[in-house]
Amino acid sequence: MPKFSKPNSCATCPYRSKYLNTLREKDINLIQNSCLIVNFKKGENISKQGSDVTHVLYLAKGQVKIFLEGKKKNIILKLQKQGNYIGLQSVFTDDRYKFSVSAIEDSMVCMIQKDFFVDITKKNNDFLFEITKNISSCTNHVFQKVVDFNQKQVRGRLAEMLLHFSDNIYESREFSLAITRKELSELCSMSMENTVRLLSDLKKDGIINIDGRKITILQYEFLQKLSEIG
Amino acid sequence: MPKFSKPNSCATCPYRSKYLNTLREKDINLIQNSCLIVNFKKGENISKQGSDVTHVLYLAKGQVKIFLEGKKKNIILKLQKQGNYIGLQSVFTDDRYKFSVSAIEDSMVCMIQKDFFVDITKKNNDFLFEITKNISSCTNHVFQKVVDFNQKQVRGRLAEMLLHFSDNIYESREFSLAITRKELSELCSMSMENTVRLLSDLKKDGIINIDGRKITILQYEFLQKLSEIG
DNA sequence: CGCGAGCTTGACGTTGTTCAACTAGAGTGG
DNA sequence: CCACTCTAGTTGAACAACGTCAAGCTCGCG
Repeated sequence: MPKFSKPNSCATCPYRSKYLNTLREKDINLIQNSCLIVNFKKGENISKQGSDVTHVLYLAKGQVKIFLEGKKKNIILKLQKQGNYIGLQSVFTDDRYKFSVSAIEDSMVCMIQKDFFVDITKKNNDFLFEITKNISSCTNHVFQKVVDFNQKQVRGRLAEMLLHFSDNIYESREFSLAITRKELSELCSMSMENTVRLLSDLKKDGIINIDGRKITILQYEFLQKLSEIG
Repeated sequence: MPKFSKPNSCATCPYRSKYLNTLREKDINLIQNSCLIVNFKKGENISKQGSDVTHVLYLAKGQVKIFLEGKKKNIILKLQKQGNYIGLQSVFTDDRYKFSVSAIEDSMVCMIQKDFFVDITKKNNDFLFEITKNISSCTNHVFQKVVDFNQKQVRGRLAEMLLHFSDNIYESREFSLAITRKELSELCSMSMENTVRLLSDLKKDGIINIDGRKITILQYEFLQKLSEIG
């Protein structure tokens, strides 16, 4: 698979965003023409905090992490599954990304020229409305993150993340993490050593089972309690 | 001043949002008709986390705090100055507020019926575009909050907040806080005792001066350094 | 004058990070 | 095929940061 390519047909693409349903063929074609498909290998950087926002990113296939780079450590804000735009709020504000994105699985990303995209939102209110809802729910998500990071202790944050994997990301009580322990710790905003230690404890107590990166949740309700208490 | 009233004329109101410039008189009148002006005394609750989002809030006059209520402690996400909509992202997502708002000065709030407001955004692309930019920049702001809370230690967070007061809120190196020490600590996400202690230290070292709630920044550059280091 | 809210300071305990040492597995080159 | 190295993961111990508790202070107000 070549790294760069032009899309054949956004109109019939199985990975296309559902937001395109609000657009006429003419505008879908505009997007198609201003779009470049880029394939990223697991681990590769897709967008870098501080760089210019010249394109809108749409994750057609794969999985990525959206993270904030700090001096000492990074914070992973969320893992993004395929079928979603990434960091749309950057399109409507500054010209610099406030975050970095990289692939945690092999991923296919559509890069749409920002100016074309913005033009289309200006001409299609329904499209813009969907975008706005998307950004809004992202905002709410980050609000929640702020609460969790500040109110809950490490134990509760880790428990919550495990539940999140089970409920939202992998949709199963047994799953194989695409991320390292270090990345897991950045998701929960704690030290890597602490993550390992807490996972070990949970295993010892029979709450979960661990086999490398494969995790099985044995006592779901107990994790819920841990997550609530903090 | 009565607590509730109907607006006389949004079209000529000196406190009106600049976003109204994108609307025709007809739609401004629609907003006016679906709007109720409510006056809040300092300390009063304007909106409560978890309650239904039935209205859009516009802070015409005064100053409010937007905060998240946790079990143990609250976190103040930001202080909002007059001339801004509050928590617009709630209008486009869930039916429940994800945050609380209360007045830290006597405030005048326009409460616009949500459904009318949404209708108007659906018919006026320019208006929605401004709203989207607003929500986007709010998202970016909270991203930054997440970084600061997690990367910086208490010292750096407090220093940053003092600079924020000086640069953005009061626009002077000498200002009189409208908030208590406890609220300041909730803004920086630390214990009240720690806030007091650190302020005292800064005073001892001649970085700032304190007289009750009046704070004077003496060594601006030093605070910048503190804020950067974390 | 006395009460209460907001503020201040010191002593102490908890949480979580850092440092350091060690293990297991995967990839590499002789 | 075996040593070598590199990365990811694991565990223990020491330490720092910060929160909590307790006590006392100050000022405004009834």
